Amino acid sequence: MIKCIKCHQVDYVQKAGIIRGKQRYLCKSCQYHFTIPEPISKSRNPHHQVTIIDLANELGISKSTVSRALRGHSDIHEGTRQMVLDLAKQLEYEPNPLAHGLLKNRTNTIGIIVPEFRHYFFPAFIIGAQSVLSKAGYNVMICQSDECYETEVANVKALMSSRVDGFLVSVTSQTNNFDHFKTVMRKEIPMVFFNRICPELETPQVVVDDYHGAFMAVEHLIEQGYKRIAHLAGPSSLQLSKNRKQGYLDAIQKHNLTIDNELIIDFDLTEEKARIYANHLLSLPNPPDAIFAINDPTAIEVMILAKSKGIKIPEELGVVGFSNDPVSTIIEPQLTTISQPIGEMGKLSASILIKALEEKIIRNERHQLLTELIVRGSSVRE
Amino acid sequence: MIKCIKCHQVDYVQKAGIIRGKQRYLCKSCQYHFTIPEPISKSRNPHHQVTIIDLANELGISKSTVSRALRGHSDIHEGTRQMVLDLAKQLEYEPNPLAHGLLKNRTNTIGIIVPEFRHYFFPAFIIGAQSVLSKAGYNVMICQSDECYETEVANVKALMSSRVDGFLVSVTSQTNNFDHFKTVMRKEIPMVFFNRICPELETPQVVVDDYHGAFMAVEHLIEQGYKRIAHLAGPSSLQLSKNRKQGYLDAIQKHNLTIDNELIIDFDLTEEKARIYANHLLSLPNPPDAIFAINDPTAIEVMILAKSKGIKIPEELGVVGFSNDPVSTIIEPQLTTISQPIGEMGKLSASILIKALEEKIIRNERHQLLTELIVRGSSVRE
DNA sequence: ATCAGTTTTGGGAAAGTTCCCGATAGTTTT
DNA sequence: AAAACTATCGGGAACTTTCCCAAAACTGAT
Repeated sequence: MIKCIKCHQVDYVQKAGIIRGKQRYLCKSCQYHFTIPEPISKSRNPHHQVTIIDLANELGISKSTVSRALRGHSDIHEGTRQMVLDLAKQLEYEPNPLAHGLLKNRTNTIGIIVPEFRHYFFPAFIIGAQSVLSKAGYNVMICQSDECYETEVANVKALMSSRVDGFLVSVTSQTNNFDHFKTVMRKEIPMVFFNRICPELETPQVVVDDYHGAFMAVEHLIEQGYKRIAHLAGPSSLQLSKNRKQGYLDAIQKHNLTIDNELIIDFDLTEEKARIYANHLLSLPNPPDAIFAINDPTAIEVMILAKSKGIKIPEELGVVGFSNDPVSTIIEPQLTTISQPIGEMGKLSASILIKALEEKIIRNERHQLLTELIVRGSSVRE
Repeated sequence: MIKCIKCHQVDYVQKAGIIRGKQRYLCKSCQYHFTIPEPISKSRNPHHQVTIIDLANELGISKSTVSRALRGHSDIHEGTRQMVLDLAKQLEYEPNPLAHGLLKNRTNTIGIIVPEFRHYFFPAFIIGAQSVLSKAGYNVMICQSDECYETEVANVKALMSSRVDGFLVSVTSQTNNFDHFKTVMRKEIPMVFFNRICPELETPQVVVDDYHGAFMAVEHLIEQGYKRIAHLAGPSSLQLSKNRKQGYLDAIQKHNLTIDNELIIDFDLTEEKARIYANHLLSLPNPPDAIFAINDPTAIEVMILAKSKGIKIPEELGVVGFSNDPVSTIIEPQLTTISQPIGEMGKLSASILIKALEEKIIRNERHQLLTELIVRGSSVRE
């Protein structure tokens, strides 16, 4: 007596042809087609992952049918589909992404290249991007360039040889040559630049309104009565440095203060250089009474140094940063800063990339998100 | 007249047989074998990556020979090897990792699962691990479980279906059931647990001496004259919580102070709960005069709260954290903490995993690195 | 039962690589 | 010159999946 493997009833099962040398049955009660499964896991090699061929052999059907059943293809008998799906579940079948990728020439993996992820910005960005990407079935590979051009080139090469389907990139402060990205573009692999973009490359870009953020920051300082405002700026290779500096300059000019080039220092965004130049500024014969720093880590360095020198913040020195890093609320006084929607940037960048990947059309749009001034203790004097 | 494609001389080139229908030449000057390469990139599809078959056709040899030449296999003519290597370079051949992986059943990818990476610890660990892994030719896929058990299970599933070769895992504070990891072990995929380990699983573990670190921290507070020392502890599901708490208890007992269970609070390591319980402790009728927090973010929350209540640190409240997060030097007063060699943990975990992967023997050793007490302002009263 | 028409299935090639085994060519020995 | 040997190379299977095309099975209608 044959028992239906689905409803477990015995009385309704009848033979329904022979398939691949195996007797096939149909349960008239639940309308379920099946063959008697082989006793499974007969000393199975644990390293052998179940394949569609295993499923096919087990069920006495062809691998094409199994493939179609799993893929939900249309012209497949409903009973067969169920049979395959059930066995797949039972044997914990997982499709082999390698075989699929080899055939489709895709890896479903996105490469992300960032200068670092010790501070708040890039991890927060990655979290945002990853949430969108993994929902769309993409995996993520993260590389740090360590603010080093050569490492960035190596990262691109490594991710290319891993055959990632697309890139999310924020360049190093050293990157002046973009040949490594041009290689990527030649192979028509979609790339989205964010935060630190690449102006000469025709790719989608996701940035914030750096100019306006910087302008707000400096105007705020001026309104608080600061007159000699310095700017610790990023390297001119980065578009965002240029934009923030322009915002700084325009705010100063708008309010008829004088621009003193001695108070504007470009540096490479490392913490030690931040410390050195902050020290330089505060030791000037005619030191600034406020500093607008290109980012929060730099502003924090300024504050720590000023406090160690006994300079009172905000009375003797106003400080404003950029990006609203959580440490800005831990330092005392709390740091006034420009907040940017980092998580949103990540999500937006990811969805632009996905669209480029799936619709094969890349619109080289520049997306600019809004910044906001957050006033805290480091810049407010009564 | 044929020109040698290597030394570019004309006079020394002679015919050297016909291979695959193509004339082959030998330059008597530089001893270089070659065929005249086809004119390359005749309207090549940019999506078509160069394969060994392309190289073989171009050179008029078989793909087996190309494969062996590239792999540095022994029984291959030196001239042929050079020829293949040169063309591969010229055409920017990159081996297809998908095809290789499909054949070898390996992806050369390691999955890392961490509860979060907003704070310092996990990014720093990942940086250390990645440096070793990428040097050994492995890629890395990072997943955040967000301190959520279900997400952790989903992460394991996702990484398994991506066919990662190995795992580096630090579990969530909720993880009490380890079935998802047992699935991994059943398939004999190597796993190394770090920091937040899994005591009931037979895998290599990399931890620090949590007990001794906590003991040092609390003994230091006692030596500074604090008498009513509270402990904001982690959930008892985590081994490290238990170890640190035991260190706390033993230090108190050693110095003949009384243990007050009112002063010991387990929580889930979220920041909001940290704030709530810190507030609870500081509002007790008989409040503690010091708090040893399970980690630095918690200690920071304590300090911020205490400062907002006007409680003087370290005079009225001593605070010690654990892990030497960089913020601990930014807050004022600076936070006394226990430092652990995070980068080393990452490197060690990675190299244990690589060894397991390459030597196929997994030694389930427990590696315990040393901690160090770093005394700063938050716990020192004159 | 036969036919056409539809539904469902199987066979086999393709993707890029590695590796075993057998086949050449070339060299040395008798 | 024949035999034995080595150095070098080619052929083809295997890994897993998808998809096209052809083949089989089924459905009704005659």
